[in-house]
Amino acid sequence: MADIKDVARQAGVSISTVSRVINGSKAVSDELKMRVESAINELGYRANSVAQGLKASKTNKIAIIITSVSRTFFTSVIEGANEVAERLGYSLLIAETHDKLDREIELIESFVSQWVDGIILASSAYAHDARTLQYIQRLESLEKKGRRIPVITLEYAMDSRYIDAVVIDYEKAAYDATSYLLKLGRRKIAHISLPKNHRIGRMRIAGFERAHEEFGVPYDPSHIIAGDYTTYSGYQVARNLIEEKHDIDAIFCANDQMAVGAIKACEELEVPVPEQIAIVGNDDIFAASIVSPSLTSISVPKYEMGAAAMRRMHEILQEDAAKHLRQIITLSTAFEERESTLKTAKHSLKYLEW
Amino acid sequence: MADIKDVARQAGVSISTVSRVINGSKAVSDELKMRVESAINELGYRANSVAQGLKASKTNKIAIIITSVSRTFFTSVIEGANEVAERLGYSLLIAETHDKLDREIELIESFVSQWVDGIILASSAYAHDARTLQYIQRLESLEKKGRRIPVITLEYAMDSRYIDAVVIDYEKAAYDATSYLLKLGRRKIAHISLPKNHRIGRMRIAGFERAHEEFGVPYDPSHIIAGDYTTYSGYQVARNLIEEKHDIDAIFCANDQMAVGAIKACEELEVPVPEQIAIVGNDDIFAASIVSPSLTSISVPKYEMGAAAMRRMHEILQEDAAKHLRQIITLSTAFEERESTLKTAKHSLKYLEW
DNA sequence: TTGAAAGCGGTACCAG
DNA sequence: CTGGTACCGCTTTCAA
Repeated sequence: MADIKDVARQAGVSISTVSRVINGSKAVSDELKMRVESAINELGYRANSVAQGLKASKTNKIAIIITSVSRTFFTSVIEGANEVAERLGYSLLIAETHDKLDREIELIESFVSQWVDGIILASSAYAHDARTLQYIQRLESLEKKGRRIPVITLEYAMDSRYIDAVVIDYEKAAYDATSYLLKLGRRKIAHISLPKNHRIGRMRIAGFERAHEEFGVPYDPSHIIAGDYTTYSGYQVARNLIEEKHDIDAIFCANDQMAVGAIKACEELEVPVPEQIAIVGNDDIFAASIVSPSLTSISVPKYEMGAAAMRRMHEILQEDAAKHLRQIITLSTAFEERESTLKTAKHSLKYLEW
Repeated sequence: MADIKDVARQAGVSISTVSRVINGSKAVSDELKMRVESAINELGYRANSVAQGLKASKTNKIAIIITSVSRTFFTSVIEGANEVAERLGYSLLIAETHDKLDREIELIESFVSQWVDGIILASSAYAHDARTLQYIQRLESLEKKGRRIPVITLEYAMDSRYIDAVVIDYEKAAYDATSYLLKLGRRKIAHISLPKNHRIGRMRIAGFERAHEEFGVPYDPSHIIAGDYTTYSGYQVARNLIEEKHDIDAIFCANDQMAVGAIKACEELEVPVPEQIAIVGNDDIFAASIVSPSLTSISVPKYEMGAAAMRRMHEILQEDAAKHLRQIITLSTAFEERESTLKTAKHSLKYLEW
């Protein structure tokens, strides 16, 4: 590839002049400008962004760290982030933690040494132990050349005064879903939750409880059972609930994967959905509209989550680092009613992309 | 962040010495080595890979260009590529074309100027026009500092003597699927194909035809109908076939999305699957095991496709560029028999990840 | 308006 | 075994 030297030689001008033309500085005579431009075209020159990066300490690369690209939830998040990134001129570096904190920490350090401009992070650091606290402190102090490398977390906000986040009002979403079931007349609602002590899981449980309280309906705490995200765990938990003859008429699941598992369990045990047991999922990933019966779900704006994170990242990168004010962007959810709670619900395949 | 100068100062040695210690050159006294190492630890120094990249003309970044991350097919491909990339020390840059050739071309140029070490490309350049030929020539000649930037295409091989590829034996896969249906006794098989003139689509049609010939079963060419990848198109085509009372007893679809659409059409029109119409998909994305009836599908090794591309990329980057020999890696498919062709087929949710 | 030169953070060569 | 120095490609300051 031609470099700026070649262009300068070809045009018979100095490197500085070429640089001026490229960066649109006014102070170049039309004569030279023309010569430089045609040299650029002839040689197909394009500035090397590695060198630019080194010079400017700015790479125009944003890293996005998620647990796994095959979690379709993140797929939409990435899509949103990428869309905005492209428009703003950033490239996206992607990496997966597979829910391993060690890996996550190593990735962070690697991206710092790559001088990414910012990091969008779906963290696996849920605990409250010393290691996690130390890690968060580290995240707060990432920098290149004295300038902070901003981190924006997805899904939940860290205990930090610096780290921005794009989150969902989980409590309200769970409240809405539960209220909906109660309004349908369901009185014995089970909840397949996230693993114990998961922050987001706890918020969902809080919403679940609040709805019951407000409706004056008691619930059985033993019907809040932890799953592990997977379809199979939803299947197992639902199957146990039914086989052990627990008296339930609805299941609210903390994600769609587990809800699909629950539907499969009902299908196998010939429990009619929604007649005997209504099922509500969470996230509204595309699979929700594909299963039979189609799955009623809390619709999380996944695409928007990625897009918002990237927009915010750009904002932060523009602003004066010294006066950074942490911002937590809370997105709200919608509710998609489908056949798993309402036999006659209709939905369209028309705009389904996957 | 500390740079190598800081480390040198802190350790009281020259920059060269620090560099030697880092890169494990033997010629350093234990004394100095120790001092440098503790300086590195104290300062938390890690080499800036932008500077390294500039110096070495090697960024350890591989770009992967796909149509869209939300196509779950690519999701698995990325996962495979990323897994291998991490092990080999590369970072993955990701970009989407949304099937626009203009965008694809621009992305290529952008990545060249970013000095990526290689590009893995799921191209949208299917046509045979002058523009495409010119584009392929450009792909063959990407370089940084005189060294070629290798391109490896996914899914199909370009008309090129240089560009490696990881592909599937589409003809055989379609042949297998069709033979399977014929063996089941189906005699009136429809095929919902990819858009007209799509190379891969044509190979599938060839396999479909060969199976019929070998079995001595005639087929109705009007039952090969192009879809457009989407669930909705599969739904529409299947619905038309049934409503217009075409006499068919099986549908082989060029992807799973369209197959799911076909299943939905049958469901709506109360045509029993597989009793009256058997349905076979293609790709075996996870949705195939979620729909009801679950979908029999040609299982494409998506993960392996990404992994193989990345391994090959690494090979090429190691070898002497002058003696590069183009290699086309053909992966073979498996066949997943499920309920859409065999009522009693069983499958497990246990290892399903999405 | 133009060119020369310094410097971004490393690596590697050469001299001592 | 160690340090000085040139250079990777670009931007920017300074001097002319």
